[in-house]
Amino acid sequence: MCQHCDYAQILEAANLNLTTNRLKILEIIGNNRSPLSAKEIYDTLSRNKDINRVTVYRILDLLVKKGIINRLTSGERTFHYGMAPNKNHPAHPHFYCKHCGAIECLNPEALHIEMESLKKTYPGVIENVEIRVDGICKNCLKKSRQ
Amino acid sequence: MCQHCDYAQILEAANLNLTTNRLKILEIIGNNRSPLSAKEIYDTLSRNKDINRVTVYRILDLLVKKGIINRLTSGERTFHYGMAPNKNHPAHPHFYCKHCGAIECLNPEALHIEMESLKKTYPGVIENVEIRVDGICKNCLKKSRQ
DNA sequence: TTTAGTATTGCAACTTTATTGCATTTCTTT
DNA sequence: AAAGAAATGCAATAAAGTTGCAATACTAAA
Repeated sequence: MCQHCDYAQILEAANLNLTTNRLKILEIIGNNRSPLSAKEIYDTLSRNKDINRVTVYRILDLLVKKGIINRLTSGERTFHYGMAPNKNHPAHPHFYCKHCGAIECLNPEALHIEMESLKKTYPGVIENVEIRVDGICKNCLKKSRQ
Repeated sequence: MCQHCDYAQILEAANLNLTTNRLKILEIIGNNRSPLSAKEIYDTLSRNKDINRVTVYRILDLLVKKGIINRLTSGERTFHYGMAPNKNHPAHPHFYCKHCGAIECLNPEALHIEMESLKKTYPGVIENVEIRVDGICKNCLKKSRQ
C-alpha cells in the first residue's frame, strides 16, 4: 500500500480523464509490492466489478504510453506492469524465479549500474533500462531441499 | 560470423547428439550479430531445407536448457536467442528499439554493473542477469528527423 | 546385419496472451 | 437537452509457443 502516491492526481497531471477503471487499475498496480500481469489485474478488478479484459489492456497501454506505469518482461511471455519510476517509486531491478514464475522487486541499490558513459556515447535515444535477475527464489530453494 | 566457436564441439560437450538441425540452428544463432527470434531462425532454415516450426522450437528449448544459448526478452512478446556467455562470447547488454523493434548487442563494457553484493546477500540462487536498454535507435532517429 | 529400443522430427490441434474493428454506452460541454 | 468525444464491451482475429501422438531415423546390442 503506497502511502505517498495520489493516483487521481497522477492521472490528472497526465491529462487523462479520471475514470473509475483507470483509477482502480492504477491503485492495484501502485499498491502491489511486485509487478502484476494483465490477467492478475483483470482478475482482481473482476472480483468487485464487471469489466472487460480488453478495457484492462487498453488502460494499461494508455498508462504505459503516458509513462505512468512500466511494462516489464518476465522470463515468460507475459508482460507485467509496475509503477514507472517517480519520486515515490525509484527505479529498481527485478528478480524472476524460473521455478515458480514469481517476480520480485529488488532494492533500488541492489546492484549499482553505471549508465553515464553509455548515455553519452550511444548514437540513439535511451529511454529506459530494464534489469532482470533470473534464478531460483528463496521459497523454491527451500522446497527443493526438502 | 564467429571465427572461434566450434559449434559441433559445443554440442558434443553438452552430450547432445550431433544432428544437422541442431548444428544449423546453433550456427545461425552464433553467426548472427544480434539475437534472433524463433521465426527468424525458422525462416532462415526453411530457405534451404524442409523443417517444421515445432522442431525449431524444440531445439531452441533444448539449447537453452543446456545453457548453450540464451533466451532473451525484447520489449515485445517474442523471445530472441543469442549465444550464452562463453569464452568467445562475453555477456553483454542489449538495446531494443521501440520504434523498429530491432535488437542490438551493446559492448560488454557499455555499462558497468556491480553484482557482487547482490550475489552475496540474495537468499536465492542467481543464474543470469539480463540488461535491456530501451529507446530509439540511430536509424529511426535519423528517419524521424527527415 | 538384423532387430529392438531410443531419439528426433512432423503434423494437427490447442493454449495463452494480446490486439482490432465496430457497435454501444457514458461522459462533457455547450 | 443535444452533439460530439471518450470510454467500454463484444466478437473475432492474430501471433507465438506448446502438446500429444504418430512416423521416421538413428544407435547399439545380439
